[in-house]
Amino acid sequence: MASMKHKKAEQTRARILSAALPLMLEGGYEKMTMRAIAKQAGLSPGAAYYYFETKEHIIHAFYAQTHEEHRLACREVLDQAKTLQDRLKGVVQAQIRISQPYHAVSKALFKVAADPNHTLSPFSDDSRELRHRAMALFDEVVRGSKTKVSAPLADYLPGLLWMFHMGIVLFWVHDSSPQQEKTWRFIDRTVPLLIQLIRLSKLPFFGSALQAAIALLDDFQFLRLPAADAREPEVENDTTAPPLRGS
Amino acid sequence: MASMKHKKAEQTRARILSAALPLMLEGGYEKMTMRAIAKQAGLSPGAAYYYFETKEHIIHAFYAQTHEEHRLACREVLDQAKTLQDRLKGVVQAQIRISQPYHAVSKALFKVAADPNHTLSPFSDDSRELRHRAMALFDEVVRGSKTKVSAPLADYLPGLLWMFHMGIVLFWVHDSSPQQEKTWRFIDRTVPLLIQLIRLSKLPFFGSALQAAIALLDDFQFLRLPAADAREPEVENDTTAPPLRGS
DNA sequence: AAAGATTTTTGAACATGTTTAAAGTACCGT
DNA sequence: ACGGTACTTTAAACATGTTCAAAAATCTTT
Repeated sequence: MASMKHKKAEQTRARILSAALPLMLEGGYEKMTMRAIAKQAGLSPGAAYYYFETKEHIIHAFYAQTHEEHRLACREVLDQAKTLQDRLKGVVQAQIRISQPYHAVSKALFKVAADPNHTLSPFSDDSRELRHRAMALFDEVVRGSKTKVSAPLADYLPGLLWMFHMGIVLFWVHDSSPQQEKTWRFIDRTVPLLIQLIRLSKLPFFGSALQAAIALLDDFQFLRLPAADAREPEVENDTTAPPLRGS
Repeated sequence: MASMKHKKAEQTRARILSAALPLMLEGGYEKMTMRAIAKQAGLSPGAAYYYFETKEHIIHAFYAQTHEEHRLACREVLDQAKTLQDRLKGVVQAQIRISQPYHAVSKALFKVAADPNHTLSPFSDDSRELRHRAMALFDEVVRGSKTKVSAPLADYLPGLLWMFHMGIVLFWVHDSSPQQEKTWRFIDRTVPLLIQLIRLSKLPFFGSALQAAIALLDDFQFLRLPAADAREPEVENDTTAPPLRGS
């Protein structure tokens, strides 16, 4: 097990990732074989498995990396934009901008993500930490804006916005228009719609329907953002995987 | 290539499927190895590949089979129920009822389905026929009801209902509550909500928002149901795969 | 029924993800 | 420096999805 007491371990881990990414970019998921990665990193295949439980865990590490990039890019947005609409749009656009270089490859990423079965799905328990970190971003989107949200919705709004965000990414993955321009237009169109919906939800008019809709969400526990003090502490540039097998 | 000029071919195909399903039910997707299937069917592994391009194509055949079952079960519903709500709920419930025996296994099914990359995803070109057949069902749901739907929405409603239906299935796949009771409750709650939303959409109040929302859907071409006369003719109990490799 | 063409089956081979026992290396306390 | 402990690496092996050239079976034509 890679306990990293000896710091060389972390380097090796990073080396494997650095070896894997170009292979992925060149030949896609299939061509990125464990043997090729190992050779490129100057290791035997078995060693790679010492650091990554599975080939797909390498993908997951990429996922975590771009998530960090995204968080960084969001700081800027969240410091500037004041309205809920601008903040939301900014955060979502940042994600797409960050991911652009990897578009050709992201289908493989999403393949892992979309599989409900899989430990590495964003909805799974194993991805909880990453998910919560992403949801915290949307919590900040809401809190930092002047828009007030009524209590029952407020609890779920970060989770809902995260889901919206996942929807955008899903769209983007499928989007084969040049430069993924359709995705940008899609964002421009859906964000205002969503904001409007949130506004409308305040009208007493919607009371009963909203109530019903929110009651539904109780069946989606993973959408709940735990209280800030109960969350895992933020780690500096943590692209580290969970403990490896056997530990 | 399996041209099926000799009718024995179809039998063999069926035999492979019959051999595969129990293996799937017992040990899940992983344990259902091609070698095991072949042995069970009394063939060599290579022969199995003569009939199914890929292991996942076998899964797709299951998918097509339950779809046929579903269509059958829907006839009953669609002959009886008159209101839009009852018809929609009936069709969705039928799907869940049909799929119940396969719940343990459906994650593997959905794994294939959810992968955007994959030829066999319900959103892909290769699945168009199956998808259109499913959407036609929802077209019938709407047409057979007394509810009138305004023109711009009407074009997309079957596709939207199909997506709703896919959402329910997604929920069901994840639902590990006993007997999947959460799914049934989920249906009971979401269907009325959806119906209400359709009703509301008629209010002039919603004009602009609806217009914007519908404009969005132009980017989802796969949601469009082609005109009835342009559709592939219905085939009796067709669980057949598309032409095999090389042809 | 024989020859020819087409469809089906085989069995071995290949590439890849993954496991594992054993060997190698670094660190730590004495 | 030594010995022990924990960490890292290796090479070979395994199971599985898949391919393929050749053989066998079946059908068609003469």
